[in-house]
Amino acid sequence: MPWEKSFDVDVALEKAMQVFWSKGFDSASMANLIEGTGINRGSLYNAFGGKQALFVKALLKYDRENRAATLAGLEALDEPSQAIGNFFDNIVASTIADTERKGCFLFNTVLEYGSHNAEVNGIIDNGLREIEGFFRRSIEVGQARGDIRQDINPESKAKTMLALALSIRVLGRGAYTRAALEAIATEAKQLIQ
Amino acid sequence: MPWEKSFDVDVALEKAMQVFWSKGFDSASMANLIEGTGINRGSLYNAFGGKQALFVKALLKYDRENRAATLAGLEALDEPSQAIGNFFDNIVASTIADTERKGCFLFNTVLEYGSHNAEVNGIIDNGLREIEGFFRRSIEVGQARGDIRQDINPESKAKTMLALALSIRVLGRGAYTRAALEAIATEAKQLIQ
DNA sequence: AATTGTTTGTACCGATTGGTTTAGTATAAG
DNA sequence: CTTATACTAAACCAATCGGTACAAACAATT
Repeated sequence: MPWEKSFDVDVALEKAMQVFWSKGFDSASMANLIEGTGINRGSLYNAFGGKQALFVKALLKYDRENRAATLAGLEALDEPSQAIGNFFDNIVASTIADTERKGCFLFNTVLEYGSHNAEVNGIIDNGLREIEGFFRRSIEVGQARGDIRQDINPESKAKTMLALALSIRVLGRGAYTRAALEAIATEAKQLIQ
Repeated sequence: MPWEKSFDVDVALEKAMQVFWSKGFDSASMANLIEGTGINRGSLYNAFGGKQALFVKALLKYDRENRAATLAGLEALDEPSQAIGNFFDNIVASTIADTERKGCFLFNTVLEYGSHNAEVNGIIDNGLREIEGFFRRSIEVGQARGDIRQDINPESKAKTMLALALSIRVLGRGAYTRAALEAIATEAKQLIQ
């Protein structure tokens, strides 16, 4: 009978994700993806299908391993307002550490919202909803404990926090300095004060 | 002697701007630009140079006629806090009215910050600085008049407002509903309360 | 009518795009 | 050894990319 697959599909997907992440869907060519993954052209098509299918798999992987994992870690914290504070500390730290200026794969893809298929839009919708939900739940729990003022609207505050998170990562790709990003993060944290 | 130019260069540039605006630099092909402007291939190269040069001229035109003109109108208002309020009312209204979901040409280009030349980056830097300056000056004037609280930091508040404006236009390209955008705009206005 | 320079349409350039196919090779199980 | 499978390398496909070249049509001045 045949042999087992000789290259690690998940490792290849990880590398493909990095290519899409740093270049975006359109600018990433199959040649880039072949070079980035290190596997053969035919093998890549055989294992993942075409460019679009590979992009979906890469975005799903990012959503699962970065977005979802990060939120799960933060939501496990006892203190809701600290979870929110950590979120913004993390996002600024990630942006500063991101010397390649790739930004956030999910947020980058929001900008391409119109140019993708329904499946990609669904991943984006779900990801944004989850981030917003994290903020909203954190605020609600904080309010229930009396740590956060009752007169703030969890829904709109959560949307505003998501908006600021998005901008931090977008502006952090070159337009804004570290100090400016930190100023925005500080303002974001003060939204629940 | 020869004749005068038979097509209006500025009209053609306006149309080219629309193409770049709705598709972005990479996705806009020369074929799109030729079709969009309605002028001949050779004439386009003769009048504007290559694709990159045309993009710079289009972005400059947008920055002058949209970004700068809008800010000048708002800054002429007597009431600073109303100017800020109008800014966010306008940006939400523009986003809702934008059925093609083109977003803001300037903000869209921020996302491509790394992939352009220094001239484009300069236009972006200047545009963002001007928007931020509008917010900062409005806050400072309001504070001088006693209409806005003294304990808020004009610098960081202005950066936060720019961040929210950017997100409204980005999320307005499909990911967020009108109600969500209005919620963010409301929160933005409340930053100076 | 001759001249001058702009327009247009089209052909063309080399390079690259996403994607397919083919030939050959390596590795396993029977 | 045969057979079945998965790999690699490369050729190959039609289409498109940004950009150039060129001849013909055109309009205004002399």
